[in-house]
Amino acid sequence: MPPPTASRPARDRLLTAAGALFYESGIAATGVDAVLARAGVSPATMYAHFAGKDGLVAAYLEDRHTTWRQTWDAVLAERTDAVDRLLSVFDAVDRFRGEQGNRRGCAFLAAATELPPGHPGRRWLDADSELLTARLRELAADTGLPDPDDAAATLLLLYDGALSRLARAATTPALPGDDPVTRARRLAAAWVAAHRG
Amino acid sequence: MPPPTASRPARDRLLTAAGALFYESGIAATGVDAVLARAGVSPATMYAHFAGKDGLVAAYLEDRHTTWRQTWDAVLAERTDAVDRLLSVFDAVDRFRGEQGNRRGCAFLAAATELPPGHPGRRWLDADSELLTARLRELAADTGLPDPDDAAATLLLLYDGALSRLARAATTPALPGDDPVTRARRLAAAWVAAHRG
DNA sequence: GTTTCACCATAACGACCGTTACAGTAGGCC
DNA sequence: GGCCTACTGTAACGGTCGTTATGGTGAAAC
Repeated sequence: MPPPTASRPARDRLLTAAGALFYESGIAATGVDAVLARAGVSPATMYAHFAGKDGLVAAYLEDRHTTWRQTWDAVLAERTDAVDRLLSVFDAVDRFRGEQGNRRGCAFLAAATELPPGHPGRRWLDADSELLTARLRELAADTGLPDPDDAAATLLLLYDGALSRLARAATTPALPGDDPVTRARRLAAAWVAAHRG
Repeated sequence: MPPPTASRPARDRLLTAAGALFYESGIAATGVDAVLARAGVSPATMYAHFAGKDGLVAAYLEDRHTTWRQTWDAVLAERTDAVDRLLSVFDAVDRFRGEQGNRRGCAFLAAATELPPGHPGRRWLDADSELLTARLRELAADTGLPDPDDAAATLLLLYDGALSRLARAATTPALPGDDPVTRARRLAAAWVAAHRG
């Protein structure tokens, strides 16, 4: 939680601008000047709020992670059936990309290839992976699937495939097939139906 | 095709060094100096062979694309059964990553997020996508699958999922499940078996 | 033996980028 | 009023990176 009387406007504007630019143009490709110009913030103010560009990147990823988790929580709260709860990842992706303008796929997937090994933002990439695996394994166990680890691995494969395909569709137009997320959900549903005891 | 009496050593050394460094550390993260030092080549020689760093990147991607296509061709030549031929993508990935030291997933997937829209290397990313979709659609039609486009889209989803998962495993250790490629192949085989007329 | 060609080593330039410093301003609080 | 806080605007520094220029080496060609 930020300090109680922290100035909201500048920090929020920076985070919003960084979120849009980092996601759309890539983290390494967008300079600090572009973020400052879009946010209407002076350099000194930014360096008073964040620990350099790396700190801003980490805050951007933390924000994405929190928003994504909340979106998934909201979807999960609406589902009661065990299978629906297991497949809610794909519904959450759909809702998440509807709320935000997500036409470049998973921000964490792109960040994973851009950030160097010691970067502070990598913490949130790991947090994202851990959240996904832990929840999917737990939800798979609730479904009564015989091997929750195996189910989680399969779901993760389809999940990453959908997001990766989404990223490719952003630059290479006219790819065959319908929406990758709905296709992944359909495949996951069939797999669950075939493996339920 | 290069000029007939082109000097092999320097150009090849550059391409080898660039291939290792670009793949391992990322394209944007590795400077020209690192490639020159690894190849033992002076700057002037490099700029005589390639059109700047962008040209070197494009040549690197072209080399990867050619090698990948040849690897797939070799695997395909050994298969006679239609289903085996359709699933040969995953075997080719296995062989490709055995020949090269591929522990960071698909080079094209990483390049797709790094290269800016107008980069000359994007041509080979598109060529890679086109090769995959065209071949999978054709092989799916040979298998007798009712909807080759649908089959190609499913196979592509699993293919991208496996490579994307491979990329994540490079930085985030201890992910659940066995090898993503063999898992993707297993899922693809089950899907084909279920949808064959 | 001289020409030629591919190549090496070093240095320098110019641009960009992340970062910091400095001076100045609007608004809330006592 | 005076003070403090959060902020703006501009400018500059230091480093990195891609690129180019210059001079020189070795070996093959004729």
